[in-house]
Amino acid sequence: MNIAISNTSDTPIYQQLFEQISSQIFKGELHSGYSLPPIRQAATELRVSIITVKKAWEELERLGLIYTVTGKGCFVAELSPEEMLRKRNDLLLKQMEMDISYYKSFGLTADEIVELLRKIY
Amino acid sequence: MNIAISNTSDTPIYQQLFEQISSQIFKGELHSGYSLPPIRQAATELRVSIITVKKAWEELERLGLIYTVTGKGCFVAELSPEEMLRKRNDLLLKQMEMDISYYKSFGLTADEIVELLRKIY
Amino acid sequence: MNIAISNTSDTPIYQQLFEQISSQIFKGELHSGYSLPPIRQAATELRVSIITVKKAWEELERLGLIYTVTGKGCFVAELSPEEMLRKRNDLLLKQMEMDISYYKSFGLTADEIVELLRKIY
Amino acid sequence: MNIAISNTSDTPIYQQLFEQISSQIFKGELHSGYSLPPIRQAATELRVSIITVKKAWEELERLGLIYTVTGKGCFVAELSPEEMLRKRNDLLLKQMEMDISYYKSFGLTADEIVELLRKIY
DNA sequence: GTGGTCTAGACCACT
DNA sequence: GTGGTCTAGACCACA
Repeated sequence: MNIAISNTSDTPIYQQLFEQISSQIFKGELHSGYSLPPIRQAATELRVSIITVKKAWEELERLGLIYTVTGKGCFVAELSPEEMLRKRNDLLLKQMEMDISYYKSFGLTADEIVELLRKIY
Repeated sequence: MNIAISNTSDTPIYQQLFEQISSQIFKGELHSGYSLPPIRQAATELRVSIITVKKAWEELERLGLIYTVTGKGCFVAELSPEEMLRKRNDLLLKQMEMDISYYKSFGLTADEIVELLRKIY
Repeated sequence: MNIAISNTSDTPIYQQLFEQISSQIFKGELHSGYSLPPIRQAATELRVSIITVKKAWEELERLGLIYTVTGKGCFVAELSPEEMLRKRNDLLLKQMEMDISYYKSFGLTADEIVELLRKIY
Repeated sequence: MNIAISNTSDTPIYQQLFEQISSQIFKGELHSGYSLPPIRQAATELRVSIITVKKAWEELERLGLIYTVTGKGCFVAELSPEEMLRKRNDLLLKQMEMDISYYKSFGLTADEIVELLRKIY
């Protein structure tokens, strides 16, 4: 597992953890059944609080991306490619809706947003 | 002036104020020299604290969209359309960078983001 | 009399009035016995409040630069060149002391302040 | 950290805080990474409101002199000596411009200002 | 325990 | 009456 945490970012750390791990699951970098490192170990390695790691793991579990076996650890859920894609798209759609409403509030049309996007990407 | 505040949103109230007013200035709905309502009156009408309004106004002033005359009130700044557009794009670019980095972290290409955008918009 | 008021400046208007008139007296542009315009007229011409003009006039009187003859108006005081210079220097010294303490608090030496000053002046 | 607040000064308290802390950062008395006291503790010790401290801290962050990590605290930013010097000079230049315009309004030349300065410093 | 936000109410300077 | 500053105390998110 390869995680990079930024303390100065204004995205909460647990959110950063969630995004990076979920992204790796979606990309297949973390395959089904993969055993996530124990919370305490992850916390130590990433130099963050156990509570923070726990919160990220909980978010992942709530989304059904991982599952916990008490006493054994946390594992990447076994999902069909279709389920995987659906969950990913749910996340992205939710985010995109929020983003669009922001740009819309400034009077931008879809074309203007796309133009802006291509300029930066 | 037409403002809608949501207390349940996770966007801070002062931020909501800032976005809505700046948006109205950019759209020309609030023209140069327009006198904003006194902060106390605005606070009463919007049912928020004076300080919350003040914080939004300060942010607007910092961006150069309004200016304050002590004892007189706050007024929409007199900006050329070019300056207006530049300030607006500064804001939007900053937002867009953050948004894109989110989608990128999920492995989306520019085309995929555009596709998603058009589907929802 | 030639006064320019800026509403956007963060120097209070009465202060701007005070500075410009005292400066003109010191420079001899307003000579001894010169009759200042009536407060109401000045307020109208400068588009500021009567109270604001009054406050500036009071400051000038407090410093002994003008004197009021009830029912007749305000006049530039009759001062010897030495008195004039002394009053001007009092003002400047007071200001300079405050300015220097600011620069000193950032660890600047006299030479560094001078260097900075010459670069800008 | 060594701060002295004057309640009688006409400089706002938050401004005093900002000047003293920024000055200490510029002088290197507060080194990179230094953890500023929690705003609540600072407020108690300095006998001012939390909000007043917060306002000063915000100003420091806006200038890039410190950064905030929610839940952890505020820290002195890690800047190269060059960046440090540039930020300091930005502040001083802004102040100097205002000061000079004051002296100019009294008809002083650069040499006269320097003379005055050396007499007092 | 840390900072982020919000409230209600106060006093002052400027107009 | 306007904004500028300050206070004391509260609740929430994050670590």
